Amino acid sequence: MDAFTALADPVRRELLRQLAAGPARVVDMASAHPISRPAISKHLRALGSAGLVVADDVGRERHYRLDRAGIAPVTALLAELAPAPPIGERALDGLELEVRRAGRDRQAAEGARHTDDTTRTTEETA
Amino acid sequence: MDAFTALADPVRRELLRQLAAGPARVVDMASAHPISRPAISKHLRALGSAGLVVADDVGRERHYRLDRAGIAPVTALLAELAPAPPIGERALDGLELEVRRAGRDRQAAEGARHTDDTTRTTEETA
DNA sequence: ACTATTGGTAACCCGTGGGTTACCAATCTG
DNA sequence: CAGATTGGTAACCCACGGGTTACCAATAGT
Repeated sequence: MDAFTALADPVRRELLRQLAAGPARVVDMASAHPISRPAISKHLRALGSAGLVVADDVGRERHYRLDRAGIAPVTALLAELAPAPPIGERALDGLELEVRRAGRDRQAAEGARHTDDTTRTTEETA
Repeated sequence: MDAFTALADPVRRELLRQLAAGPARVVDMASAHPISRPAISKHLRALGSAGLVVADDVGRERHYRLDRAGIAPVTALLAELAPAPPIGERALDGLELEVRRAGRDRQAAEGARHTDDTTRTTEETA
């Protein structure tokens, strides 16, 4: 499971917040939530497969702790979405759209898996 | 829909990346993905309800653009999970672990809702 | 006025994910 | 050893989300 899917569940987010305060056992986390322990166990497995938590087996107990490396994909996406362009982004909004409009057919021809462009060629070109 | 659920879908993440490069129309986004246009439309509605995108109606076209304010809950969660000390975070990575290690039992005693610490006291200390 | 383009909605299918109960293995404790 | 605690797994149920096709409204072009 990827980190984004893992973070989509409010219970899992709460578990992560709980683990951010320090390692915890399954029963501890289960007692802090209204759902059953198997449900918690499943959530922890999901978080583990997403690389967000790791578990240390200590006797019969299992100590889960946060693995902060797992959030890397999220920070990466945020970085993609919040780019800091040297020039004012707002000033280019209209211009960008103009560029798209001008090169529309070219982009479609090379990038997309459009079925046919015959319908499109009739549209602009002028 | 909350931002986390919105970000859980790879198609929606791709749409956001696309919009990060500038506003786009629905047909443009649909042509860039292998799924149908109604599916794209649904995704955009989801992104809108999550506050991640906004739409400007221009004639018969609808120009979607990124709304960066919508990612606030995500950055907030990341902040919760990765407590950011005012000093360089990177420089403290190892130190943090040391601090955690040193104060582990204290944190567990005050922070967690452990039922009884008798079992725990036997475990470590050594 | 006619036609094409854009895009939203409705109805529907189906896979998946989150929840439950029941059960079992393994480890501490008395 | 007997019993209790911890925690994972299995089987199952059901709601929801993402996909499709079909249809419709509205605007732009000719």
